[in-house]
Amino acid sequence: MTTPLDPDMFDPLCPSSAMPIQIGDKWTGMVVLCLEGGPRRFSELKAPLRGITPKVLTQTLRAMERDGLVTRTAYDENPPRVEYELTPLGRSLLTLVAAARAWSRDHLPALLQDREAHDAAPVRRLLV
Amino acid sequence: MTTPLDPDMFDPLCPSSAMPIQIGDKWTGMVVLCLEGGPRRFSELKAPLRGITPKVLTQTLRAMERDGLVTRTAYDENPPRVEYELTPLGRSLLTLVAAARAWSRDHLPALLQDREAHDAAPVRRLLV
DNA sequence: CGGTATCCGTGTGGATACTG
DNA sequence: CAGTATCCACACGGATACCG
Repeated sequence: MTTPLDPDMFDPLCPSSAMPIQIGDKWTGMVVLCLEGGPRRFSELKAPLRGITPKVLTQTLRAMERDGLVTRTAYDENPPRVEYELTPLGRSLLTLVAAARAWSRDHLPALLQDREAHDAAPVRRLLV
Repeated sequence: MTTPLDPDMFDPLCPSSAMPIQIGDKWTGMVVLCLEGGPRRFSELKAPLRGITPKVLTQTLRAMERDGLVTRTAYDENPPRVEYELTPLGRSLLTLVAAARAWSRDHLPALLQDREAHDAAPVRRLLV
């Protein structure tokens, strides 16, 4: 049903750290996006979240579970299978994520330009 | 022109730290709200931002200035007067802040309820 | 008034290795 | 496969004091 997640869905060069908006902790927003299309396994999530360690992914998911944003379902199989899925509450964050992404699309370039200009010319203006 | 900022405009008991959305760093979102109505002086901003130290407020404002979100205007008077004002780019964050606040109004209670329930009953369900 | 300077505690998240 | 267990580094922000 659900197609595999694109391993490159998050550009490592994307200056998202500059975004003046953040959903939850560092990885939460990306996890929400990964789960948009339906339930995902632990290692499915790990793939596009380049460089995340198992420990941190677990932390992130546990925190989200605690807040009722995702459900965790463990199937007693071999090999083990665990699936994470957005709750309705978690889904309600999607509109917010979309708003943040829209803002970034529309305004982040200007912000980065301002930052670069400010860094290049640290000219303090003393005015009237 | 502009009326003084309400010193209680931010409820210290508000569980905003639980909000899964944040604008910039810790104080940035609140600064944006404080500047919504027009330019404000340093100490005007400090009042409603309960407990912020001058150092941190300066850091916050400098970072926002660097990103082109606010302008800083120093008037050579005695006593000194410095005013901070939102740029159009900074104003563009207002819609995002509004979206975040709307989400909180609609969904934060549910999140807090889930969190409390999860903390109260740390029952791990092992399922089929 | 509008900051700086200095010091410091905490926590988030990363590195690495190991396990049911 | 889906985690745990340790250890650790750094950045953020707070406390306190002082200055032009």
